[in-house]
Amino acid sequence: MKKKPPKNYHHGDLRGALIKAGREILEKDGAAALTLRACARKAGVSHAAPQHHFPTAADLLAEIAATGYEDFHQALDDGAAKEEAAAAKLQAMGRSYVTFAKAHPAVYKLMFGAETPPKSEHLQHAMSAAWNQLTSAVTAAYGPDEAQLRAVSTWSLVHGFAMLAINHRLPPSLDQARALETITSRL
Amino acid sequence: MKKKPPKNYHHGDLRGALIKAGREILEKDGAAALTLRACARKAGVSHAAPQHHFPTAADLLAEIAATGYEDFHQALDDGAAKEEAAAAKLQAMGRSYVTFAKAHPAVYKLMFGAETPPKSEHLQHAMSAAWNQLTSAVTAAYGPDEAQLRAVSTWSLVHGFAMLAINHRLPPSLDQARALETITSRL
DNA sequence: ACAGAAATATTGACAGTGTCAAGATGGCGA
DNA sequence: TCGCCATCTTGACACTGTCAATATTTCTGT
Repeated sequence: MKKKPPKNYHHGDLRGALIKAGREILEKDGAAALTLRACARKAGVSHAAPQHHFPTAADLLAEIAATGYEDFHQALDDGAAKEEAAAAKLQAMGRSYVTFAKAHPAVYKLMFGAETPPKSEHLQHAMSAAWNQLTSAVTAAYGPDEAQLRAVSTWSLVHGFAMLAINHRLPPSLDQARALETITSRL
Repeated sequence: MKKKPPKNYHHGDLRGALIKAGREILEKDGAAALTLRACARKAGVSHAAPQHHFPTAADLLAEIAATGYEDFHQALDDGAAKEEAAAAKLQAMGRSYVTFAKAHPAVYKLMFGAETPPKSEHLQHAMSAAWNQLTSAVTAAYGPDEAQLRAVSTWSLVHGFAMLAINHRLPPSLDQARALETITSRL
């Protein structure tokens, strides 16, 4: 009977509440509003309470990003499940990828930005899970030959398009839906 | 006696000095250190002086990003100039693109992030210039047919790889130089 | 069962930030 | 020459993240 996860203390589950609050703030008001004190307010605790659960603000961001990766992973799986053939699965994943990024731009940017500590265990795990997911799909579609290089190309193409789109770096005249079709057809 | 900084109450070119200072801070200490007050200190003026040249902090960031686009444009031109054939020029641009992003990650992220006001005239111009540069190279290499869609694919691929690389989202086991070759060969 | 230990939360402080409002300064045209 | 006015300074305000000290609740050993 050593220690168990802090579940029944003062707040109950402040750690989880802070992550959830942060996620909601991020979705609703964007990255600029995502603040330690704002999370604390939303969770109904004092401004320094998070300190005991997240040594620094970046640690909370990392945890929020990790939950983003989990949703992301699920979205890609759901997309792939709609298709039968392996190549079609990969393309469907590409579409789901961009759809997710456009639906949750702030979370997506946090996930793929570098303002998060690379030490986070949870984040590291979520990242490599997403990576394995892609590599598996690539291998299923095209065989194990140079799978890593192919996976990097695939990821780069889709990630680049998603980033350019959500950061408004694509020409306004571009038909993004058609561009997405062109891109996924190249996977 | 040297306590007499030549009473430049009026700086002369504070606007330009602030942009330059910001660029240097960005290159040397990263985005987190890029602060209005830090730029003012580096330019030797008081903390509120920038107010008259940049209504808000984001306006200064936009101007710094615009200078980044200018260097970027030049780097791509220099890369392309080393090759003769149009297709080889395009691939050389791709290599220069990634090289620039890796050499100036903070500036690059600022250029392609969305934390900058889309109203900036200078920034808008620099962005569309870069876009035209790419579209021209694509057209020269593959003809005007669907040039825009092809340009978007090209940009997405290279931008995605650059972003993943500088944000440490690529597997450590990956040979990035080889991956870059694979990617440019797909342009 | 109960006191002490450990975990959790609060309060208050500090340095740093962007922005605003008022005043000081000095270049430049009438 | 004189006065305008863009420019710069000073000072303030409401924020932010982080730290230290204190208070409060839960856990644990006996």
